[in-house]
Amino acid sequence: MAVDREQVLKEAAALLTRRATTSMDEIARAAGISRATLHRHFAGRDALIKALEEQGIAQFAQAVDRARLAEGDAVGALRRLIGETEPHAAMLAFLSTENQLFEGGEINAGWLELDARISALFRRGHEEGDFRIDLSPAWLTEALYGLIGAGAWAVHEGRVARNDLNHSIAELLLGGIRRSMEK
Amino acid sequence: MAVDREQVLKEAAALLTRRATTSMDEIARAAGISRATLHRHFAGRDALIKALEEQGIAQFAQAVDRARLAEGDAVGALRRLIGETEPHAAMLAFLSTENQLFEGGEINAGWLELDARISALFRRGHEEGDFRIDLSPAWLTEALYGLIGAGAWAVHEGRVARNDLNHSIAELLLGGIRRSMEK
Amino acid sequence: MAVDREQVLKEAAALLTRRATTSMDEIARAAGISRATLHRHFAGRDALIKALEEQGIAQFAQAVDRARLAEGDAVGALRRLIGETEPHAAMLAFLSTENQLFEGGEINAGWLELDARISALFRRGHEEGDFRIDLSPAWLTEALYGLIGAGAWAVHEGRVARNDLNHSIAELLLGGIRRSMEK
Amino acid sequence: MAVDREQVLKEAAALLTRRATTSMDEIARAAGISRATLHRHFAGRDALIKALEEQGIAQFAQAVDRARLAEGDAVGALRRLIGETEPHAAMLAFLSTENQLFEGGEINAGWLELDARISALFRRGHEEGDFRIDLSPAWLTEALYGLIGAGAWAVHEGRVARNDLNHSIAELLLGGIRRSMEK
DNA sequence: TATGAATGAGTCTTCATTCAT
DNA sequence: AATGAATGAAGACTCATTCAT
Repeated sequence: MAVDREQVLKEAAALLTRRATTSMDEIARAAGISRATLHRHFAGRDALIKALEEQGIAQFAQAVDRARLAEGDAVGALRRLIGETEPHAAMLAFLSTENQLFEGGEINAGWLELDARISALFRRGHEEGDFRIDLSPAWLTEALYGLIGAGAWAVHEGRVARNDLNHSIAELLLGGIRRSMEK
Repeated sequence: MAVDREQVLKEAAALLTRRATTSMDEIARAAGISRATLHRHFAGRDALIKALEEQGIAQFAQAVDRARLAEGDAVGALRRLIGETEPHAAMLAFLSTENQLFEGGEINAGWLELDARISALFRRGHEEGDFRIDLSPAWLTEALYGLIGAGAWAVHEGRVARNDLNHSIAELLLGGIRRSMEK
Repeated sequence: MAVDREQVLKEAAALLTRRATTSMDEIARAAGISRATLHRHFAGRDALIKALEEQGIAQFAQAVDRARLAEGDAVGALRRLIGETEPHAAMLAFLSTENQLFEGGEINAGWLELDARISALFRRGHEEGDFRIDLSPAWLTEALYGLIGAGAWAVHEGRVARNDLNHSIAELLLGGIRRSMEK
Repeated sequence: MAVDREQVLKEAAALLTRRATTSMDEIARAAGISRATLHRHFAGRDALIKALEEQGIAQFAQAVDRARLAEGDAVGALRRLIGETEPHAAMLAFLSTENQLFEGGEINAGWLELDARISALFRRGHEEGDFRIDLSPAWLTEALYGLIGAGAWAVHEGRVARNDLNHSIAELLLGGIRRSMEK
């Protein structure tokens, strides 16, 4: 019976990632509580979204921390990043979608920082000669989000096995980014 | 003054692909007609979304046709596909997220066909030895959608120049898919 | 193609008698013309209703005239009245329903006059000793309308044969009204 | 404050039986609740009408039960039926006119049963020699409804005293049905 | 604390009516 | 004269939120 904040957030993330217009009622029902109780946990819809966002950013930040982006070469760091991030793929997809939706509002500071850290990794890859220089860090960052989101969806739809996801994303991204040894 | 269905659909697409909750009133105003007239053109919100969906799929189908996926080698075909598809990126993103395309169990038949044609291209690339075989056609198809969506967003946000988009997506994707000549 | 006022009124009567909320669109379609044309024939919904009412009252008035209520004994006069009125039963039902609906508005003068003429017949029946005096003229008038309406419906539903209607109404009403010869 | 379904239905019945186009807003206000709350009690207008229909039929069924149609002679049974039914006259009129009771092909089963029970009473009257055989049970049933409706209206308009209504209907109907002792 | 009940605000939808051709 | 197109006004419906228990 005791459904705590975490549980609710988890359900909300799953639903809102799929459809940003999911109603409070649907979220409450999915979490097994009443609408009124949902409102007691979170002051309102905006507060729920915000909490979700913050939780997601926190999770993502931890994943990025664990990936130790500054250590070793950029290729290894990117592999670690994908490995750590992939479990949170759905949440990450939600975050990037949300940011798209909140065109007007300011973007969360924590998110901007993560964005910057990931961009920095790609920049390091450029500088150290590991990554092609014709693909900008900004684009590679977006592409990473896009591939992770696509991967989460593909798994959800049963088109890709969960165990293959890490490999699928990393190989696709790295294969492209890695300066090919051709010639 | 004569605002026809096409005009209205175009405006609706522009608005709804940016914000799925755009109201009928906003759409009507953007199209320069009254809400009642909008309802004369499309029986209701659902009908409008459906029409949009069909138009989008039709546009996408034409783009795929123009790409002549069966001609030449798979690499060239994929480049053409990206080139032709990229202008419809926003619509593609809309189709694959906020609408009922994948809901209610009934996936649009036209969409399934397109999906199949694109998968076939990746399969051809495998068979002809151009693409890595450890990345499945299904995954590559999803990844393509993901990258196109990410690209549209990156352009929208000013992180990638519109003129670079085609190159950015194609190089990233192909670089990864192409069997590297390393060693 | 040339659908004239009469035709339209006839269709409108048929529909509105059945359901007072029938829309202008339904009426127009039933009459085989466009909504706009319907509005050219009749200034608006109220005007249509009014025209219908007036036509109905005119028809009813002619029927009452033909019944020569003042001639012969009251029983014969009532038989004639029913005989003449019955073909217009649906319209009569519409009229009494309409008057019920227009609680606020004033009742049509023509209708009041007809009401008065019919009441007078029942009063004559009382005075001449043909009708029971415990049933007031006002009630008998309402009862006559009620039975004619019920008869129209019963015929429409196939529960009474059109040819039996006249007899069914007259016998039921007269059998009751006629001072019984019992004792 | 606690306005329950029953209360709401009662108000709705009062309003809708007088004017079939009464808006949800008016009904809600009459019941002392908001439109939204009205929609919580009844999923929509159709649901409200349907509930009303069912309640009306249930009330009418109880009245018919109380009349014990099978007991005593048919004349007494019919008198009891009129006495019990008359208080529900407005609802009866509503049921038989403005609603979907007879539309969409699906006549309410409960209603059909009541119709059958009343018809059976008239048939018994025929078989036991109390009622004229030239007036069919089906017609007499319709006539009964018509007279009750006319009576309700006559009372509403002040043309018949409420206390006289029972007598007025019963005498008119029975006087006609009863095999006259004439000759 | 948890929730059924209630609701204000806002959106969707329909209708009678008008207008331009 | 007839009609397809357009619309303001009004009603139906939904949602996030609050309240009383």
